Amino acid sequence: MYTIKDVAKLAQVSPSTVSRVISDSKQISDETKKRVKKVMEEIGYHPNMIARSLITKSSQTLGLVLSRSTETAFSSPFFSEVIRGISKVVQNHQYSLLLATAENYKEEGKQCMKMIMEKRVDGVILLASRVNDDLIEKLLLDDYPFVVVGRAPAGARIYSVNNDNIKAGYNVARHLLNLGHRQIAFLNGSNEYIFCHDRYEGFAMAFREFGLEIDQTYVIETDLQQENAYFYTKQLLELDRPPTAIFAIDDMMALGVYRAIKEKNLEIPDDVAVVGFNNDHFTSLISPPLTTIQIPIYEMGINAAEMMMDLLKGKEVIPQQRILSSKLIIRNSCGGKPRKI
Amino acid sequence: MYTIKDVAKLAQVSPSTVSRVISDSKQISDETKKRVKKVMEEIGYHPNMIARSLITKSSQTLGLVLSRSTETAFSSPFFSEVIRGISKVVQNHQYSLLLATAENYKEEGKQCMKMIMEKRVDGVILLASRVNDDLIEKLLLDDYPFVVVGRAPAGARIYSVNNDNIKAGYNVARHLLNLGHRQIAFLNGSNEYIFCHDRYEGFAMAFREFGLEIDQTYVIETDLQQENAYFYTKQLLELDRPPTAIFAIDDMMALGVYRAIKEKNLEIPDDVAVVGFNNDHFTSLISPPLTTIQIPIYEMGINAAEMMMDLLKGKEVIPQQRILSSKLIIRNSCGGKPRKI
DNA sequence: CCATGTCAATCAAACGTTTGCGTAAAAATA
DNA sequence: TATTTTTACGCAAACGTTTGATTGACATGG
Repeated sequence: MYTIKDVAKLAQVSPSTVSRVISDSKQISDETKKRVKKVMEEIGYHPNMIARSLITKSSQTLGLVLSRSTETAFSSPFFSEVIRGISKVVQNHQYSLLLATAENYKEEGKQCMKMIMEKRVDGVILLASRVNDDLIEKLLLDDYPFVVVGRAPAGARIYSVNNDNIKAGYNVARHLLNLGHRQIAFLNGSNEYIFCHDRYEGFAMAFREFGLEIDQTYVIETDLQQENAYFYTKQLLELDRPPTAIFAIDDMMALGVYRAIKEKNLEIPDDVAVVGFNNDHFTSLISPPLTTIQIPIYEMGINAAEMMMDLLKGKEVIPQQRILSSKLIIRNSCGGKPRKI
Repeated sequence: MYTIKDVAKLAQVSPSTVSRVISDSKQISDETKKRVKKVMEEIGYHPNMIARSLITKSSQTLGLVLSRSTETAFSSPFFSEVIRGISKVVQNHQYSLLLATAENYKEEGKQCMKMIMEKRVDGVILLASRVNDDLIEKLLLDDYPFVVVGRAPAGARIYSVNNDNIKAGYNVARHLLNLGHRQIAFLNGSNEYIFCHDRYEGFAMAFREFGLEIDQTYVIETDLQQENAYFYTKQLLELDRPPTAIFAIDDMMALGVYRAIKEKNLEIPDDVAVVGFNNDHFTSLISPPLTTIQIPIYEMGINAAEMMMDLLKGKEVIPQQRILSSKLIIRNSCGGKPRKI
């Protein structure tokens, strides 16, 4: 493989000159530039990024940390979408994307720190969702550039982009309450994840606004597995006063809910209304089409990556915490008309 | 940030000794090792991978090239799953994963070559699906280690892992033919992708076996967009002799097919049978549950990554071309009993 | 003619590792 | 004790770049 020295020799200049041609320095004459570039072209020279990184102390690479296990992470379209957004920006800036993957949360934190300590990346984007993410604290301690996708503790050097989970939870609850529902189940995810908290908080807000109490027998906390949604929905439907509506923390869970309801030969929305979250691609295609929340995942990725790039370029990043709005997509899983109470 | 020299100074040894401690060389006494390690621990030293790469000429990183545009790539669960498998192995080998992303195919090839020429990666895994992938030829020319996920041209230095698309296509067709269907539509993807070819080939094989001709009015080639599936299904159903069964090239397409059928107030499977491909998570949850093909995507990722690692380690890789078997998952979208002809 | 300035290119050090070779001291052997 | 072998470590070069300092050529102005 050719090095800068080979180019130099062939073009009859010094390596430094070649380097300056690459960086398009203006202290090189156009004539020389042309000659050097021609040589590079001819032999197919590409600068060795490793060597360059060593001296510039920049790897031109961003780390991407999925702080859920890879397994569950990728099963959700969320991650795909957000990666897509991030890729787009990263690519525009001629950066690369390094994935930190691991089996579990602890391991992932380690991988992330390793990437950083080993100087493989210039900054990291955290797809964080945990309540007490000690990774964030470590990064702060090291004064290392990072931005988190998801809700992060507010703080001076914390940059984050998130969707309005509280508002969204509120909107869902209000929608159902307006339709006359009072026995509304909330099929929550694990309380390890902030977004679950937030959606519940919004949910509760709406109840307060309506002057109503939440019946805790309808609030179920489980993990984000379809199977669990199925299982608990069946349980809910066995109650003496079964819920008339079920809010699932995400669309996958809603699928489980659908299955349980249909298995009981009940009708959606007539017997039970269902709302999901995420507007996954399949939601419009199941029957009945699912009422759900659409969040701008791709845009969140874009924003996160752009914040990161600005940070690295030393630009001022404003605002530090960005919240993108979601949208309630009303389909047929809740019925059209308000039911009477 | 600490360097090997700092450690050396603190441990009162030379940098070379520290380096040898890191690589656990046996020419260093246990006593010295202990002392040096203690120092590293204390100051939180991590070797700079960039510097190491420069001299060892190995970046301990694998490149991952999605040779579809990032956009469509990530919208399919296929990529998520295969990445999951790859990650798993890569992680076990203490390697990292670098993503090559781009807006389009051309750009992606460039990105890939760039990764390589710039020495960022030791090898690449190609999520290739194109018919004439010139990227493969370039890689061969450079004698660069790569393995492709998907069908690759057979060749001496070509390593690949794929699922048995031909067999799977055959199985689907046979299933439908056995059920008595004769007007079977094939909703194919773009002919740029090999897997589309292969599935069709298997499909055709079954027809030949049954001594039947394929009616080409039922064979439609489009791209892998749900919307197109919807559109063309509607067209198919308008025909004088509409198909009694539709084989969609993947599950997403099948969703579009479902929508079109339902919109026409036809029943699945009574009026039209449907088969998908991939066994996406939602297929068991739509109504009726979709008959589809399950492919071992995760395992394909595992295999691809393991082949790559073996290649890099100089191990013999056998077999060079691996084909993992798929499975026909029979649900309710084709009806139970053979229909009379 | 000398001093000064500009331009275009080179020199050489540096980045943080690894590793072949050299060498004292210790251990083994004669 | 003298010689050889082994052990444990250090020296210095190398990897392929970047970049501040330097140089030499040439032009400009006084």
